[in-house]
Amino acid sequence: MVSPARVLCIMGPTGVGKTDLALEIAQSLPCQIISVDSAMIYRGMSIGTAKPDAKTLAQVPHHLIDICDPTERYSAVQFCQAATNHIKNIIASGDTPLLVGGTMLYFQALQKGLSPVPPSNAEIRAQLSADAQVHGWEALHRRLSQIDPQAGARIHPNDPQRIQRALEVYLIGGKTLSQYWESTQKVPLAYDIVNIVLIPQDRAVLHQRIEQRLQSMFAIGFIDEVEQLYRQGDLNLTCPSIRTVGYRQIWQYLMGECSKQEMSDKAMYATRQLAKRQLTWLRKWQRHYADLHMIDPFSKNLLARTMTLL
RNA sequence: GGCUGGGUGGCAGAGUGGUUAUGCAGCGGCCUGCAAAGCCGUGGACGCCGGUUCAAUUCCGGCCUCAGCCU
Repeated sequence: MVSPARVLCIMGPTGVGKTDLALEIAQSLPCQIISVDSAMIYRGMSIGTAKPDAKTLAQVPHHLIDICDPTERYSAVQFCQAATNHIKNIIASGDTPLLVGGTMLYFQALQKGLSPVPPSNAEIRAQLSADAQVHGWEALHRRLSQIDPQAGARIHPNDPQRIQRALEVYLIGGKTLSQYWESTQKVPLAYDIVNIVLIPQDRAVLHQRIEQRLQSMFAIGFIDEVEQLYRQGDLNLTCPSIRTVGYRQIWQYLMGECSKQEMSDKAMYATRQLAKRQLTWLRKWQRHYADLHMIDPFSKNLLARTMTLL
């Protein structure tokens, strides 16, 4: 009797030690790590993303790290395709896939599926942004409400990102986003999945760790790392890579928009807020699916408690 | 010791004799091809004591306290 192929996932807010736990698991279980992280995909962004160091990367096979240039854009669908491929290959090789990260949209898209909707189109987006410049996003939202009342009701008039996406989909295929959602089905991932979630009992402890980690990032050259990207000349604050927590604030500091202290504070706030959003997402996930094993990352015997779940 | 200016929510910072800004942080939530993104919502205050007043955070007096100046 062969047990069905299993996929292990470690999720949790930033700064709880997901990477460390994954590496410990990898010591006693033959596995390969797939990063589920929208920032670690970028080359040249290592300190601020708390990427595992070169030695670690060499020790345990890692995937989906350093796969993009910071000028590039990436998407949840690209992630799903790549991750699915890696999972298949890892299982075929006899190892266990260990997905580790904090990008909840990626986890959700991978495990629960996405509706097949036309991909993004740079030209149409540019056109919509130009329209918004002239008429304002409220006007585009009104337009959306006319062609797709459901989406119009669901999407807030102040949410340009989603207004743009909904209109884009319609302009590409002539079908509204709501129609796509209704007429298609999401396909969940076809493996046994074990979701281990690191959620701290005490948020104050997490905040402390976040602050400490940020300070040590500064100490080992975070600002220099961003300055290199800054000097490249082909990046700016509209790039997803540069909008990332920490990078964005340092970028603004380099542009002279704030003092070093202000930058540091803002970076810390942004990190806390990221952690909060991740926790919100996890709570909701658990309400809906109840398929998460929650563990306090700061408890004793973390590894032992985790191993009992595997 | 004297003079002057202040003491407002975790912080910054307006203002008013009655209906008590705002920003940041915090907290809760949303999330279907940018997601470490984008967006929504939200409690909480007027240094202390007394007086005037129908009513005081706002006016008056005293006290405490902080900053600056003077002797």
